[in-house]
Amino acid sequence: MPEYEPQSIEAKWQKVWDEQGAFRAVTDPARPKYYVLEMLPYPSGTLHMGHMRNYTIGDAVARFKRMQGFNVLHPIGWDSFGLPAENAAIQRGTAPRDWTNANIEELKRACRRFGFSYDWDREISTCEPEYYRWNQWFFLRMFERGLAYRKKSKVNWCPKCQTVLANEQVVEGGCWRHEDTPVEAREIEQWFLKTTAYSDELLDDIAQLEGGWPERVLLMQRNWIGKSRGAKVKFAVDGLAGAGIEVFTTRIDTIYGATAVIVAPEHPLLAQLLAGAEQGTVAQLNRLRQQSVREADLATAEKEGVFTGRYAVNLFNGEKLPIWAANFVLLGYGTGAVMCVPAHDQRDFEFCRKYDLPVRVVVQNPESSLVAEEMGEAYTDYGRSVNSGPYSNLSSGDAIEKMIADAVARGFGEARIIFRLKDWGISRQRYWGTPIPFVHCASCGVVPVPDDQLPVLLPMNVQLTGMGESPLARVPEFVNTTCPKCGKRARRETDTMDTFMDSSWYFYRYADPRNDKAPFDPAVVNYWFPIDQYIGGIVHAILHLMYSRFFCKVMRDLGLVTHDEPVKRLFCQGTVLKGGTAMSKSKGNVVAAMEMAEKVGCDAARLYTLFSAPPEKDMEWSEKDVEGCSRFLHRVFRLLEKHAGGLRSARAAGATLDLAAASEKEKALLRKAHQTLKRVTHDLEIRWHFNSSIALLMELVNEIHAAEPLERDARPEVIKEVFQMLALMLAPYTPHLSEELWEMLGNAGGLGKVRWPAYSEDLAREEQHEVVIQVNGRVRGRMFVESGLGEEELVARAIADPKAAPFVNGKRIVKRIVVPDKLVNIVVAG
RNA sequence: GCCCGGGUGGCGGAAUGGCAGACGCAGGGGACUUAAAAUCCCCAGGCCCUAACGGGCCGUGCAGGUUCGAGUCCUGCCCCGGGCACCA
Repeated sequence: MPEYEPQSIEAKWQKVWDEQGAFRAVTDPARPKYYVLEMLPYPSGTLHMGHMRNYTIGDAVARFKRMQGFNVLHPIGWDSFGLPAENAAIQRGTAPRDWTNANIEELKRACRRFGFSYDWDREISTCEPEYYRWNQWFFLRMFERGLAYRKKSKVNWCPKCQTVLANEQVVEGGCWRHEDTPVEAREIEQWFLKTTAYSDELLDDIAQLEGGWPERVLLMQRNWIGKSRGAKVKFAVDGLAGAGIEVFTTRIDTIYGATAVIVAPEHPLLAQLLAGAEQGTVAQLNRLRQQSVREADLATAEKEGVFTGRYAVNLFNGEKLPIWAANFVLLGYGTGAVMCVPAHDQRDFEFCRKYDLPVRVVVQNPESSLVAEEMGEAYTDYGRSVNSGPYSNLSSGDAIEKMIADAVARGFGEARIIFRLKDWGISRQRYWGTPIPFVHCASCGVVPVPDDQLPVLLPMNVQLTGMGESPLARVPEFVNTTCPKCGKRARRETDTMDTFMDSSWYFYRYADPRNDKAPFDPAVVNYWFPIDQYIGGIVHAILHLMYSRFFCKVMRDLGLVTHDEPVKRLFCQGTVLKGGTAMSKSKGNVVAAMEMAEKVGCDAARLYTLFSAPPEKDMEWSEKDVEGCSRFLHRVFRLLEKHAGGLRSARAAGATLDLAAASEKEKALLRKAHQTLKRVTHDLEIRWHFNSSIALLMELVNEIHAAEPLERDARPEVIKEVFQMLALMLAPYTPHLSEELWEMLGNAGGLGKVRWPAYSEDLAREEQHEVVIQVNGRVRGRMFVESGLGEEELVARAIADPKAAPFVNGKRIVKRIVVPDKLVNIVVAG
């Protein structure tokens, strides 16, 4: 008897699929489309089961949707620019391009070995000029619309390497290559994309994603955009006529409690404020400016400030307040300055306690129990204004309204909405990325490269040392050029783009991947978009998805697409762990994908990946459990192999079955099969609980086993029907085995055109149900009753049940709860 | 620090507010075998009562609450994981 040999079966069917071009997507407006996409993978070189989970989920969905008759687009490509290639070059001297392409080959080999149903004709790689020229093209379009601009901003600077470091290259405040060198902050001129031009829309359109995206991702996006309503208020500067400091506050009602004004260490007014100040003050300020750029570091760093020696004037009451500069005030948020109200803001409270600034209560709690000297933390709730001049005794809400109105009338304030969202800093002082298509000309300034000169090619054979400014700056044949405007000698921009640029629009390119006239043909994109199902890690819940949404809106305003949002449904899968932590090369806990395929076959590896946990949860990889799944597939193969010979010539019962003439065993088999089909379909299509649907298939197989010998009381057409349903239900999970089983059962032509089986309510119907009898919510008995029995009858039988009766007899029945076919609960008193 | 998520047997997990632990792994017992592997069948949350059949009580991170009924809903807490704008 032939054995299940996954390796040969898998090779056999992959060859057939290749020859048939089985997964090639053809743009065809006459057919309903389904675009399913897994997030663009970074080809990192160590290919483990953590990566494969994402593709396995996507492939199950793609295959299921094809079986439902959809025209499925399921593409793949490579996020092939980025820091690791450059780090490898610095550390091992490999050329980024060679290193990257070798990794891509390996990843591609694994994807093919796993039989993922990608349309390989649409493969893209973002480091190829055919792709990144369109990054440049989009960048120029944004520049034309005022959405790309330059400004100074902070980077991590290693004074030893004389180079800019990524956050990842900063190890506990030091440089990754020599950790004893502290990293400094340095301000340089960089390119930004104006994501904030779409703040309101990015926030409002989240409503369109409701229901299709995980609620937690939408929440994170909302928080990230961080819309807050408040007021901008000007403080005069004592002794500097005409100068003013504008602060943003959501709690203008606490302004009488302000005991200082604090500006960011980089605040432009500081130059004026500190003119003639002591050297010590300037030195302290410079130290503050050196602090880390990272929000997490800022938030946990001890609050530090410097008194400027100057005073601001609160224009509500003329009070003079010291002006400080402090590390917890951010230049990029609001106006870069705050009023410091220690009694009612926790950060201000901590700052004032440290520097002995006064605390003054101006909002009382309902008990009126707040006393400044006794406070252990700020009181940040709303309450009743006190010590606030004419605004005393108002509720916080009323005070805010009245004070804004008065500030507007007196000309020193206004209502203001601000966002936490920042513009997207896109410059990288690195080699392995898309060159920014601009030229610096001594006479014309910053000049865009004309479209017909795109792409600006990234030069190859560049020596990477990890030292000095942007690597491209040391490639004369790249840097030296002529100004497109005046023709004089000019210098190319040597920064490259953030790789998030690549991944913000790549899914549009899949629709029309070989277009050399435009990023894509809008008509083709409008057929395939929006993406019906996007699948990826929760790690991308904010940045990648926010940038992609921004890009979509820019494209829409450029007239390239007609939709507002690129992704209709989003699914975030969990991480694959080994030994409690995410698989990674550096931790040495990877389970290599190719090894799994060789050991148990890709079908078993895929099945286990889906069976082990619901897809959104993290899963711990267990070698033993993989074997369990492999065992199940062997069991299924043996079961069908045993019967296939006798069934090959039979015709499956399908809709032609006469239920009245069916034997009890036939009915039982069909009932179980159709009950399974109903729940498997629901778990696969609606709930995305692949694990429980696989459990159901295991139950079905167990039940078929228990019904052996099958032939005794069941006709071949019924057995064949049930086996075919089993093969088809397995197909999204174990496509190779399903093809083989389908063929074993005597079907020619493969599964390519075969539809998902049709569910029959009649065949699935149970004749009897077990009903639980509860008394006061506790299980006291159970009974078998015919399906669909009425409530009265159910209650009557429950009360008469010998086990339940003693708990009811002699007591007053207060309430009866009946769940038909399931449960009766008798509530008794006393 | 801020934002988001998660805690159910020995383990992975199952359960539209309705029998907690389906299915699988590991474990125990049996069949087959000269033997082992493979395969097939059975048992299996904890504690207690019973010779046994059976039966009782407890149990979903902790403490409360809503409900006839809570793993599921609400409030507070504890622990663990992810993100925080130059890793992708």
